[in-house]
Amino acid sequence: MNKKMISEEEMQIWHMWKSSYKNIFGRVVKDMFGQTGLSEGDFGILDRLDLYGKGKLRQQELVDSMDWTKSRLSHHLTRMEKRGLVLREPLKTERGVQVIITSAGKSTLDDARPVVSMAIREHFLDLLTEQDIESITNLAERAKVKSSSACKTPRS
Amino acid sequence: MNKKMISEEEMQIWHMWKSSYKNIFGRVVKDMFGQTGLSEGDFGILDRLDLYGKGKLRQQELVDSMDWTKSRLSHHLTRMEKRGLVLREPLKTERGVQVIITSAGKSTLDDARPVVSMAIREHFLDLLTEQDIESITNLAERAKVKSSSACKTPRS
DNA sequence: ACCTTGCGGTTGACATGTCAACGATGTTAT
DNA sequence: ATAACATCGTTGACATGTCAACCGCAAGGT
Repeated sequence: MNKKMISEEEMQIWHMWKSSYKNIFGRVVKDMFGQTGLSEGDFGILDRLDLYGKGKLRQQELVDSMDWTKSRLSHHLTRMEKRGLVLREPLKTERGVQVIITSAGKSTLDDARPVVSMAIREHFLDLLTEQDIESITNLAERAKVKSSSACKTPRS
Repeated sequence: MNKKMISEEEMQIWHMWKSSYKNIFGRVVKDMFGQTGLSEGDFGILDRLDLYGKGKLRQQELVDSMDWTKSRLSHHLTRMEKRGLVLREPLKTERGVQVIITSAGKSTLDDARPVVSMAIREHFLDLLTEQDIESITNLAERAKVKSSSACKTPRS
């Protein structure tokens, strides 16, 4: 265990990393919202409905794939329903709720795809070297949720 | 101009990058909030008051250094004032407002520093290779706000 | 049958952020 | 002086997130 406070240089790495993310992510989101009116959450939901479910998914499936809480999703769907992007109907065969993309939602999504694509290329991919991509891939692996390690360790 | 949609692999890079950030950043914030009750914004404000201003700064200076809107800062300070972390008083010599850290705020900050330090080391720095640090540094440079380029380009 | 438990989803209260409008106070031009 | 404008900050309305409590319904155990 290293209990020393981190150095000024190490703190700088942290700040650089945070601000890179905020700058780049902010630009992508701004382009998307500005040109289509969709937030990142909106897009994520519509995208999954369209690709994984051919237009419809159970609410729980969305919760799992988005890694959101059910509460957050429920609130968000209520707002999206009000805007006419999706609708909800109870499942007949089992308990649960189907979320269905509306035609308005589908056409907004189709408009958004190229916008998102361009934004990610322009604000993110175009900035990356091969080495950066390697680093991103490796870090993502190391930063993954580690469900096992805590359990493997015997409770001392 | 590359107008092609981005590939599946490129989209994966984007998703990996986003989830790394969210995982790591979420862990750091959770540690800090759990052990000290401070949010990232709280810490940023108290840190600047303490380091840059020896306990006090003008609100506008905070706006500039945090890169927040004045509205966001105003709302946030109102909440922090209610919690007894800071207080505000109008400047006498010129217009504007002084934000002053309270003793409660200062001691909470002092408690938080080692917690933040440890969390950044454990959840972030310990995951990085030398190459990652290089990539982070380079990307941060490329992702910086580019105020000049738009002005240098003659309006077509 | 009855009770408990767990799952799927909703709700309300509250924290956090954004945006546009406002107000008060300085600066500048005429 | 006064009109126009910029600066500094507040406010209210609303979007987004989090948390804990709740409700309806299923599945099991007794």
